[in-house]
Order: sequence, then structure tokens, then C-alpha cells
Amino acid sequence: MKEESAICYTCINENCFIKKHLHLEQMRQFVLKKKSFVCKKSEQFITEGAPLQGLYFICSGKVKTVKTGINGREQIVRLTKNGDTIGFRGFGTSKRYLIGAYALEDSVLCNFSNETMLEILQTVPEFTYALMLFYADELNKSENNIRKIAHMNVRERVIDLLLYIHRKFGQVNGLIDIELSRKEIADFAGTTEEQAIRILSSLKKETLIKTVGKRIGILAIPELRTEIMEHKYF
DNA sequence: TCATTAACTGTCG
DNA sequence: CGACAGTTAATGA
Repeated sequence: MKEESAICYTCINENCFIKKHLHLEQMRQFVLKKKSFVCKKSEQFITEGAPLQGLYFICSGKVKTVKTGINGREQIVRLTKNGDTIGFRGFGTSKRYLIGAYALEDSVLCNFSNETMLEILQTVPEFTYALMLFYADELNKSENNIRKIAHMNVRERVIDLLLYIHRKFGQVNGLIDIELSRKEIADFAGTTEEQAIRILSSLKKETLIKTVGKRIGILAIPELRTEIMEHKYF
């Protein structure tokens, strides 16, 4: 990728952490140190346990982050899209990445080195404060996820995932705008591919969703939502 | 055309 | 609910 096209000042990702603080002139020196590159679909750009190489920001595309379990089964930790940040969990404390990351489609990634991140955090308080809020929010989400995994059955977890990707990636022409294999759906819901397929099939029979190849469209959001409603509070 | 891959189904423990 | 076997459809050397 030409470094030029990924210069932050012309970037369209208004929700990107870097972009949001670009009005501060102190940021200019740091942005220039950024490295951008392309990661093709299904390629891995962070290896679990590899030494930290700073933070990644998604300029365009979609990415999944995973943790590998004991039996070689993968657990998808997050699904992320352009504007999102990756690799922040091990940042600062751990010397190694705690997750692996794969591109779900051809993606452009921006990377800031550990040193550059440190400099930004020490010289731009607005950025540091925003990042702290971000961490707090992420912590809250992850605690919610623990509860989900503990109390929801497989069907409910799949439904929860469908509603989540529907909200996060949106629906185009009646189909959710992300391509996940059935295996990946299973990895996110913490189950096996076959189980995930069965649940999708029954949801389809109940005309709550529809499928076109890999793509999934949600037909009855309220019905699906009520099914997992009881897990949202107590 | 053959081989590979992914979605899907049936069944058993 | 997970694991294994087996079918089907699409894709591509």
C-alpha cells in the first residue's frame, strides 16, 4: 500500500482514535511515524504470544481476534471493523500479544510502534484520557460477555451473535454486511460448526433469518431479541 | 473431469 | 451438546 493514501488527515474513519485527536497539532509528529500495510483476506497479522509491536488501527476492512483454547479450538474474542483498535489488551503490561488477529477481508491496517504510542500517551493528555474511557468501556463489555457465556445456551449465544453483527456491521440488501464461515460463527458462540449450522437451519425454518450462501439476513429482530431478553438484565 | 472445500444432515454417546 | 460419518453443491485446477 502506498503510504500516501493512508495518511490520517485524509482518512474517512471519523471514529478512529487517531483521527479523533488529529485536530491537536502535537499529533502531527506521531502520525508521520505510522506504518500502513495491506492484509489480505484470512491472513494473520498478529500471532498469539508474539512480541508486542504496538497498536493496530483498522483503516478499512474487517478483522477477527481469537484466543486458542486447550484442544486447539479457537474462541473469537472480538469482531472489528474500520476505525477500531487492535492489540490494546496486552499493551503496557504484557510483552506479548494475548490474542491472534486475522483479516476477514482484504484490509488496510495502520500500526503505531510501542515507542510512538508511549510518546503519544505521555504528551497528549486528551488522547490518554480518551483511551482510559475506552478501556473502561471494553472492560464492561468483556464482563458482559462472561455472563453471556455462563448463562446462555448455544442457541441463545448464536442469536446474540447475529444481533451483534447486525448492529455492528449493518444489513445491506437484507443481508448482514460481513462474511463469516459457519466455523467462525461457531468459534464466536463457543460451540462446534455442526451445532451452529443446526441452529441457523432451525432459525431459517422459523423464518427468523434467511441465508444466501455464507451471508445471513435477519428477518425478525424483535422476536430474536425477546428470546435472549431475560439474559440482558438481572 | 477430478479434487477440494464448505454447508449441511443423521446418528450415537 | 459434542464428535464422527456421510451427502451435496460450488469451485477451480
